[in-house]
Amino acid sequence: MPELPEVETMVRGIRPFVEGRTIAAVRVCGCRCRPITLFPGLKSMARRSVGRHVAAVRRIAKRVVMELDSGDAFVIEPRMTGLMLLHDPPDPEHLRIEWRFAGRREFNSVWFWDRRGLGTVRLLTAVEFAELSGGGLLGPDALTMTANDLRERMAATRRPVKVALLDQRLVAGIGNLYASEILHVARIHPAVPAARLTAPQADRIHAATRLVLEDAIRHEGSTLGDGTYRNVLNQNGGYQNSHRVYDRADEPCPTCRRAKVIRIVQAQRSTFFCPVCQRKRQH
DNA sequence: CATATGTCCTGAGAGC
DNA sequence: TGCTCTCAGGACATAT
Repeated sequence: MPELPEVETMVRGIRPFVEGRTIAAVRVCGCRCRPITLFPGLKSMARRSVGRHVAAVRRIAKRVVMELDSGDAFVIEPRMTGLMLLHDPPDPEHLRIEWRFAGRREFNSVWFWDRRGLGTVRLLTAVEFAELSGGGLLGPDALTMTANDLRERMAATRRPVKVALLDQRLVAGIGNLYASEILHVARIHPAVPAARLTAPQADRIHAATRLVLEDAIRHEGSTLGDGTYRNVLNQNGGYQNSHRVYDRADEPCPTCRRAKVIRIVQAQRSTFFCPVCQRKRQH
């Protein structure tokens, strides 16, 4: 499930082969699948982008953005199972969109591949794009937010801190996997109401967020048991081997080695934590 | 307004 | 063996 580290890995992976290139074609590919959500339709997408240069490739929260010299921007949301690929898809039938570039280099296309098809590809105008990135729909980026950002955001909701960390309007980029990892490093119980966090506790979450996300980026993200996430060369990420608690119910806590990691459900999502290291009341 | 739940989708695994 | 059922969760829509 692509969260900030996986999407950052996609961006860094395609950037050297996409930035500065001229778009020669955009087409729908794959076969038996229901078409994924495209906005606007493929025709106007192609009309507005073919012949344009890709001015920049960057990440906004959990989205990949390819900005064109016209000011329009492709915004790709991988959601659960989407990937950006330079070649060699996990399977050919779930390829969804291909961007082909003019000229001949090592890679001349980039693909969006998506097994479940929940992802979206949109071509936004400069105005629409500005609304997305600065319209209050997304909180500060989890990788660059300040400690004060996080304290203020957490103070604004009574929801459990784990659930609050998943709200992209509060903090952008954290998903279900990294929320558990971050809270374990920060030694915070996931059910604590966010507004009840003390300032030092919120600061621990801030520091843990940076630590965990940067480490996960270094390892090129997490490839879970279902093998869905792959980097742009269709290789596994490596951070799953460093997971402390996620999907490790009944295994010993890597910190205290005494308690077993337990799994609870919050807002219909799995949360993993150590009941000893992440006690609600600390002494 | 804040919070909670339902929906989309496919493949893996369980159970009979 | 082969069927049906449940589960996984990011973001958005709808309900309370």
